[in-house]
Amino acid sequence: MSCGDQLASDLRRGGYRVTPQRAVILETIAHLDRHSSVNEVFELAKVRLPGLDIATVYRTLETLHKAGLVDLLSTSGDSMRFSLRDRSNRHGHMHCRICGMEFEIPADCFSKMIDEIKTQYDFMVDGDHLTLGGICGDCRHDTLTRKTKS
Amino acid sequence: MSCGDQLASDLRRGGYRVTPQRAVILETIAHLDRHSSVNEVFELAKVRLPGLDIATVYRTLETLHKAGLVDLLSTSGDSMRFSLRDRSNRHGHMHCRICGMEFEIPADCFSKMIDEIKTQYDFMVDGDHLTLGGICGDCRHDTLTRKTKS
DNA sequence: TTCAGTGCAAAACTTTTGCAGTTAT
DNA sequence: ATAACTGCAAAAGTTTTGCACTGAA
Repeated sequence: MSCGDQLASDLRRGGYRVTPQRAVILETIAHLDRHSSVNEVFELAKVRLPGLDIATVYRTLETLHKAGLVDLLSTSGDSMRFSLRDRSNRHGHMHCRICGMEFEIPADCFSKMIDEIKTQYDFMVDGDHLTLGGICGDCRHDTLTRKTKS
Repeated sequence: MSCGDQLASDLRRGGYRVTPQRAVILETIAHLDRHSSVNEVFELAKVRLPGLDIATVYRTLETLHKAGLVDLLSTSGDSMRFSLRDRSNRHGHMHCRICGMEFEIPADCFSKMIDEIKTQYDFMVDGDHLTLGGICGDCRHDTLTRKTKS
């Protein structure tokens, strides 16, 4: 099944229509291989679709998210970030609330938890890009002596 | 140790000053026993501190967060939400990306994961209000037939 | 003292909405 | 055909910033 077929079937399954805007926006997200902002996607997609409006990007992102094609990543205060859902590369991100540092951890750190929540609560956690906040080792060790700024 | 002492010591430990604004804002968050928005806190704190400006609330929240007194809760697109850090009531929230439904799960669902990440990566996940996104049972079962709106 | 913190005002930025025209189904 | 989707334009809402003044240490 090609990329486009995947898009079409996932959208139709949810009762959504397949439009050029949705296809281009999805491809744009796919080619930005990291977590994108609305504006990044908008600027790039506009090159291929000159009349594109940012309101359409917002509406499309909501649709693609509900259709399960993109992940809306949790943020803490920033603006929306999202990425293509990619089940072949499940992983998590740790984000330090002091210095802003971010690093990846493998999916098996949390896959057991996800399975348990599924079983116990019938809730399927989005585990392709799980993001967890906290405090990194460096900042924790520094806390007593200095005040770091992101 | 009283509430105020806790504030003072946590702030000073990070090199921050103790001001009336910070005290009032922290107490306001403590009395709002659920996840607050910046505006809710601002309106309530302003009653006790009439000249208070919303810019101060934003700056104070950043400070209290870095000092470890409040949790900045992960959101997906919405505006900032946060709450008092309360180690006596650790729990998680599940948030459905389709219908917006939210429910709590007990901390022991994820405490093992947090311990492992601490051990393996020297990263301390904020586990007092862990929020996980995903899709709830109802919405997953409905996906094939109808399109729900939050 | 002195430098971090505050209020004020303005600006920047992000997201949403109504509506008329267009298009996928 | 018809309901969903889009572009446009405007508005609403959120967050940040510079600066002069104040106050905690």
